[in-house]
Amino acid sequence: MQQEPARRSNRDRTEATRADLIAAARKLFTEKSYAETGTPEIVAAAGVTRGALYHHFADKQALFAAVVEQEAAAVAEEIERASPPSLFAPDALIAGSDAYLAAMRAPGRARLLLLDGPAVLGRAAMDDIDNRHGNRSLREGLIAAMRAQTMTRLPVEALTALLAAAFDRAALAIEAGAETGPYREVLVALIDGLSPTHPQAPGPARTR
Amino acid sequence: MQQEPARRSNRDRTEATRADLIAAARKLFTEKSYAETGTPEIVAAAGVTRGALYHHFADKQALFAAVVEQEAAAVAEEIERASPPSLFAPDALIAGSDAYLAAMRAPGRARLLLLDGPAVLGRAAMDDIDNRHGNRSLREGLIAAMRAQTMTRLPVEALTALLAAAFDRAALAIEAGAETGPYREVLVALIDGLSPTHPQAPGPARTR
DNA sequence: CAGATAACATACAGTCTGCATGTAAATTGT
DNA sequence: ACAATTTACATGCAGACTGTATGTTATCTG
Repeated sequence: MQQEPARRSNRDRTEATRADLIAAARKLFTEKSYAETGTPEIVAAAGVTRGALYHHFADKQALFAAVVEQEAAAVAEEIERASPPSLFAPDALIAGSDAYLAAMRAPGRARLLLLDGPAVLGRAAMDDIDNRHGNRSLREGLIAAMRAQTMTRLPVEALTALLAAAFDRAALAIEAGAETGPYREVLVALIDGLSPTHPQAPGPARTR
Repeated sequence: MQQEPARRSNRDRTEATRADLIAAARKLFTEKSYAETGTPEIVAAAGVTRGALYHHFADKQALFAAVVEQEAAAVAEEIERASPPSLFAPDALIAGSDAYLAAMRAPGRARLLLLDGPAVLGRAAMDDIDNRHGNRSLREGLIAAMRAQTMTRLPVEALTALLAAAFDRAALAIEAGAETGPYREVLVALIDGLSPTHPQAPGPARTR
């Protein structure tokens, strides 16, 4: 009947506790919001004490950052799964955006990644996270399309950021109850509009 | 030598106190952030007590909402001032977006309106505010362009929201130190791309 | 197996928010 | 013009939360 204390290595303990904390925080941060979720509630859900939290994370923000990181990775993975490596460029972009909108329908995920994330961690930190995960495939898709002359040549960083922003807003609108159709239509139109079909403003880049 | 207590009407007192609170809050919310600004600090800067704050505003959020409302109105006014009522449609859009980017360079304004605002008040409330102020001229410009056949016919709400999102992200990037040029170029390209020059997918609207 | 270190738990200080209560000024009714 | 009422505040209080300091137990190292 001896309930062995299950001699676990320190690495295992840390890993398990961190995972528990992140999972509990993720659940609460997606159900409510960052501001409305207190650390007492998180540690209760994770089955530890606040001491453990502040041992593994510098502060509440750091735990939040870990959750955001994980969710961003999850979104990126869902996209890459749905959008096989190399469809032909324009189709890949459309497929990717559909996959993104689908991935963003996970309850609370849009608020976490698109509202609380930027506000709590700052846009710069979010850009960093996005560039390591989600935006990567978008930017590569855009570069591929530009190489294939399927798309007007434009500053890549700015184009990636602004298209991603449009995707994000669409995801928020859809989670808020809007129909997918119109937003998808506009997104497609914006992407299609970047085809170099018409000789719009062929001159050198304007200053200012 | 009688320092008259300056018999002021209640309406004047309320108006003055509310204005003081909003001004002090605006200053602090733009210098720091919503979360980092406490009500004790706000009322100290405004020269009143927390009692006055909670008499005039339901809570900290309500004060914040008043600040956001005022800033959104200021932005809208700067845009309408810079973009004379009716240039011809496409030019008006470009002029308007330039004015928007310029207005958004007021220190801290981008974070207030584009990061803290949505996170604290929610996207729905921010959409409401935007539709009453800034987005109005954008939407009207888009409708005008579509009427003049200068622009592909698209769902107006979605198009307005997604273009506004792109503008917002550009404003944030610029405030974060990015150069204006590339972002402006991409914005122009996105707008130009909506010209109905090429017969892209003339069929009936896709479902889903 | 002893000392050091890591993984927690517990206790505490400081701060904040929202409300309840108290007071002075203004408004209203007569 | 004066009493009653309402409005505009100020003060004080309760609860909650965050971050840290300190204490304890488990693991690792030599």
